Amino acid sequence: MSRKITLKDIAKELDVSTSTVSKALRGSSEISQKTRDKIIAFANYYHYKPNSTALKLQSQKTMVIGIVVPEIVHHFFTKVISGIEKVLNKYHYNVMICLSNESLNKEILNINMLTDGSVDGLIVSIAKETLEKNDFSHFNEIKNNDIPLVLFDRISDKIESDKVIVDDIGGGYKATKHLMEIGCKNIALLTTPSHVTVGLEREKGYLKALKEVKLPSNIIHIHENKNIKEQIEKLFNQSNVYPDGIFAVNEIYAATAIKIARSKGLKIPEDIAIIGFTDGLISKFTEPALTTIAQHGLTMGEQAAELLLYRIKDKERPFEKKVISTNLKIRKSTQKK
Amino acid sequence: MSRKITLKDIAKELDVSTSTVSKALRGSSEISQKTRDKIIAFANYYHYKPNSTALKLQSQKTMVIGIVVPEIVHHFFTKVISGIEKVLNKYHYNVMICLSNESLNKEILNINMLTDGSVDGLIVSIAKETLEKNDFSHFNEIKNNDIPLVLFDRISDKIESDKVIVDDIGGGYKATKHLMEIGCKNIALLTTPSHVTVGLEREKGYLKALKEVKLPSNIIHIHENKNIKEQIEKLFNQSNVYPDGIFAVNEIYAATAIKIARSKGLKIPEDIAIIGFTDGLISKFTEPALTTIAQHGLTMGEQAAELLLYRIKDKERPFEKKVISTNLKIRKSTQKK
DNA sequence: AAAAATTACGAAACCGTTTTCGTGTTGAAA
DNA sequence: TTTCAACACGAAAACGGTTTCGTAATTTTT
Repeated sequence: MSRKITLKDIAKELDVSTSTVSKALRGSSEISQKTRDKIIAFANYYHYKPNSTALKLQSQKTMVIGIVVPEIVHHFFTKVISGIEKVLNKYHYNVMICLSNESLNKEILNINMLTDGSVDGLIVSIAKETLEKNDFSHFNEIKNNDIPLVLFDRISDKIESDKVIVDDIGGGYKATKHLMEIGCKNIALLTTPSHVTVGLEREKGYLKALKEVKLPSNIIHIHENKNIKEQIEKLFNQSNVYPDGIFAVNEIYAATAIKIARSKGLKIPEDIAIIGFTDGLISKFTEPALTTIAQHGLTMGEQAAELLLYRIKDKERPFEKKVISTNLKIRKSTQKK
Repeated sequence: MSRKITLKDIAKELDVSTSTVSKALRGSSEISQKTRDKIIAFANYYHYKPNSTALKLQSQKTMVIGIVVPEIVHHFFTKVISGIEKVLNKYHYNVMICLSNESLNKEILNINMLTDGSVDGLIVSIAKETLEKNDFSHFNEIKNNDIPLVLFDRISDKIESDKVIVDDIGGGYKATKHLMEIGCKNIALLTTPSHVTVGLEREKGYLKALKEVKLPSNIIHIHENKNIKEQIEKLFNQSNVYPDGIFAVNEIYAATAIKIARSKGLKIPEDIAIIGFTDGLISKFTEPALTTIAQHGLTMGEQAAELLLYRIKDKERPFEKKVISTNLKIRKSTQKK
């Protein structure tokens, strides 16, 4: 109920100046013990708390970091955000999260808004539409306002900044290699449209592994606006080859593939082995449980936050690109007896 | 690179006063067309953007809403957050998200920090530890600073505020009733410790349904610090009764129960039917797919945001408690042929 | 041509802090 | 008793804007 109390209020009430109050509350020895105690007691009684906006204006620091992600209803992104939060919190930063919903326009809006001085730094993962349209001009706004920026996961070479990515090529390679090692000869890839950088990179790893032993490739690009299940189903309707292994670049594709394969009466992994690139929860609960290439979203977030903190401290340091390596988490979907 | 430019810079450069610049940029007719154009051109050229902190201090509004949730790596919470974001964004509010990690201390820290004037309102879901210790004194801080507050999902009667909850009792009732309708006689409940309000409410619904037809109850409280799987397994080791139906208050418990039941060679739903209370993604991918009571997290978020906006506009309105009704989403895990 | 109204702008206060720089009082040293 | 530090505090500037009010200069009205 009590209207918010300010320094000025305290000063007036106690008949001292605002400077005295300010100093007293910050424990300055400039103020006598007596006055200090009186002021502190009064302030506590009325639950005085310095106005953070005034503090920010004064210190020219907001202690807030903006995060722009394509969506939040996505296990990987929440993991990354948790990682970011974890380290940022240690240094008393707060996070302001904006969702681009994979839309270029929303991303532009978010970035324009965040570069108005409300944050001390930005961590962003680029929206699909942005990548597709290849339009990154809004990132100039960040550069113009010279706000520290770290890009993660969905990045672009067109933007100069610190970056954190997972070793998508290596992961794709590992996944494919693993399928080969358990005897797969016709390995299909379920991936995104190629403007999504991470999908493309994983594809590179996949192709690299295949090329080494001259196995044929079989790539299906899934478009998210169309029915995912139907698109994956095509894999099983191909007349020429029948895959005995599937590498899916994300959890949904992989889990859907498992569902479909089972509905076709295929045994996993005997008839067809499946592996997914993901950090998610679904993998543990599919039947059989899904073997995955773990992305380490948490680590990614931590590293992104650290890079940002470094840059805030030193704007002149050279840009850094961190690569988080993946690892293979073997579960039943590739474990032949 | 270019250092941030301020009103004062423009004023000095163009040899006018800051008031003139401010007015010109806000399109005031008080300033002549000529001067206005000149100022606007100059401002655009140098990418001038008013400092948001200064604006906030001046307007005494931050246009930021704080959200405190137990964790973000949780489908339900991300859904709610998306809902909040959706409506808040429409009104040009931004969100600042803080994680309590289910810890009372962290929650206190978050709330203390957010009540320093950095936000115009707060939306929170209470941490488990807070509920367990039954200590809500930190919410007084919110009241003292008279910041609008909306509680969602995990609430407490001890806190006066607007609230949004799902119809947990009704949902628990629906779930249990559904199991009864497909012929289950021994329905077990997998739930949280009883200090978690939502678990307790769902239990109430469960008991209500059982009581109506005098079926026996069989409740297992799962403790999160212990191994979940082992605790659920006990259900199948009970000497006296063997359940033919399981109602789990969340997705993980339900999906784990499915895994365990299958490993025991039970057929789902013939031998044992399973239903979960959740909005999550896992349900679609378990084998068989899990029947659920849908929570409508998105709706919840939207309503929470709307309630908050109402209160910001009118601090005197009576507190409101919205109840989001659930609905039954039947999948294979309860669909006997 | 004098009076009134309009135009176009600047000065200053204000939002809530912190911080630098004085300055009047004391108490101690000379 | 005079001189000088030390002490305890206040005035004012600063952070970056907005806004109210005042006022010269110009234009319109009479």
